[in-house]
Amino acid sequence: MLTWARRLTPPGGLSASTYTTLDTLTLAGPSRITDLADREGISQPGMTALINRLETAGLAVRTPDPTDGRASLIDITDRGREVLAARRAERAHLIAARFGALSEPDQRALDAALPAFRRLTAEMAATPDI
Amino acid sequence: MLTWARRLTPPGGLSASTYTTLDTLTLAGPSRITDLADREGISQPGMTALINRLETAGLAVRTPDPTDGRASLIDITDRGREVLAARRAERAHLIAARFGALSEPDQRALDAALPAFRRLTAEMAATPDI
DNA sequence: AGCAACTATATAACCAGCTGATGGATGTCT
DNA sequence: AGACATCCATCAGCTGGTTATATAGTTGCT
Repeated sequence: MLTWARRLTPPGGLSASTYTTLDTLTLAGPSRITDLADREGISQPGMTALINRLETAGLAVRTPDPTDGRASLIDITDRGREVLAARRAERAHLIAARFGALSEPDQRALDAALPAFRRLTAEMAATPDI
Repeated sequence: MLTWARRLTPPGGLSASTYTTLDTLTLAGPSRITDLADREGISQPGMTALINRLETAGLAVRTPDPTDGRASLIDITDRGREVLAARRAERAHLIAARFGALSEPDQRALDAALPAFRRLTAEMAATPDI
């Protein structure tokens, strides 16, 4: 039933949250671990581990925050941007193939709903009151 | 970014795949472990473990397949149906709250796209060619 | 300046949920 | 009957998360 989501997360690649964290980094620029953890809805230790993974994979870097000795700023590397773009293209390709098989009206309906869907999910991500 | 999905899977409850497996059971009736694994896109040992969890939680039962001594048929229990319904209601409530905050046109657009979205995801779940 | 309280990150120990490899029991085909 | 295929369970190992706690740095008050 939610199998379609699994199809978009092929094994051996980036996990869902590493992917979305890289995405956040491109949007928000260098960010603190705590901020990233909040944005992704995982714990701070969880985000620390995630960043460790990204860093050893060469997809992100930690630099000390010049204004706060406790914090470090995480940024995406060029390689990270490449991987992110490749992954995005791959997913787009997977979806496009199925999308093209739909009827014209179905395609139009989905297209028309996309902005609304974005607003809905943004709303949901923003309000943590389970 | 995909944080909204995490919001729909509160901790301490059913995991995403246990939930969808229960759902599949209500739709398909008593099923073999192998079939369920295929449908959910996880491995057979993974599904065995999942069914163990459901069974010890009293949400599903294993009965030997009368026509095949190797196989067992998994079925959802009444309690399973209750839990599934409760979970579904909870998710519906979460979504409805955010949905209601959207503009009228946004709501109409999402509503109109729902059948198309269902067809798209069904298509994606059915084709495993990563 | 000095100290208490707070904050940012890291570490440790643990758990859930998956994977591939393998084996035993049963079914099927010739 | 024998060879092969299929169904499921078990095992060891991995990934990605959790909570509790420690460490280092910052801030505010006196």
